Amino acid sequence: MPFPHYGQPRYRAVADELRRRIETGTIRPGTLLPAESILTAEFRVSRGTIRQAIAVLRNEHLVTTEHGRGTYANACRHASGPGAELEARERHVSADPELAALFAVEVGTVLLEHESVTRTNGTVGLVVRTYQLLQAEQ
Amino acid sequence: MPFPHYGQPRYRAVADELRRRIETGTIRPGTLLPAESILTAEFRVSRGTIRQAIAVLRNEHLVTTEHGRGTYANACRHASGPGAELEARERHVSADPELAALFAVEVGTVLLEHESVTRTNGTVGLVVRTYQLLQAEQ
DNA sequence: AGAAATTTGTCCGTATGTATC
DNA sequence: AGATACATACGGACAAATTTC
Repeated sequence: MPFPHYGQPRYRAVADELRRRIETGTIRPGTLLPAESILTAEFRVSRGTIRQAIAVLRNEHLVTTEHGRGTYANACRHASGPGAELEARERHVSADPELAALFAVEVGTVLLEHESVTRTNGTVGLVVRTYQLLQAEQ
Repeated sequence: MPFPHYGQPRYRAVADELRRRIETGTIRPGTLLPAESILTAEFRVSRGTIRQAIAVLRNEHLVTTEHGRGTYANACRHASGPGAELEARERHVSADPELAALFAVEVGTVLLEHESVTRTNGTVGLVVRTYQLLQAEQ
């Protein structure tokens, strides 16, 4: 079984298969993934390889791991259908006094605002807004 | 001699120390970090632990690794020179209607705001504000 | 309440493949 | 080609958090 890996690493192949199961609903959102020991037996790879594969999915925010509990499948957010919402947008806003002072411009000067929303399990966890001058020299 | 100090993983302690060296200029931007073998000898930990620590910094975009060559320190984005002011701060703010809708709370609910200012050549180039609920579960 | 089992987290040592100089 | 260094993979060990009995 320990084949040399030409081209694709094994942990990536495992990650691809697990991702497929989550996105197709074979592993449903909110449910636990099989334990590392189970996955080790199924894929015939070492525990480290399984953990590496899960780390890939965690980095993609597709799963969440809890110490002593297990790894949960999150709601996948890559639906490209009609219900897909925009998580980021840009718009022009007027500088409030604080922003005006920071940028050394007059209050009301138009700034470019970029807003991005990150959700965890469907609920908003963090909102990030960036502001910059329109004619950015950098 | 590998004494176990629990509470903080070793790879994290190594990452903290390396991050400190980069941010204080002990390791200058653009230069190569010491090789794994060197770090292994210095910190008295295994290669895997060193690699895990470097992965942390890579995830923070503090370093860049090139296959077969080494790991470079990137330019850190807050200068610590004598004229350096506080570029970041946290405070409590009341949710405006838009934020309230995003977080699904009532208008006026207290949120945690983190503001960070980046300057280029002394002038403000970008202001970043993040908002989150006070009881962060993450 | 407590002990045991389960599960993830960390760490070690080793081996081999692969890319760069 | 040789040296060096990163990437991948394995197996084992113990700790820590959680669940179950």
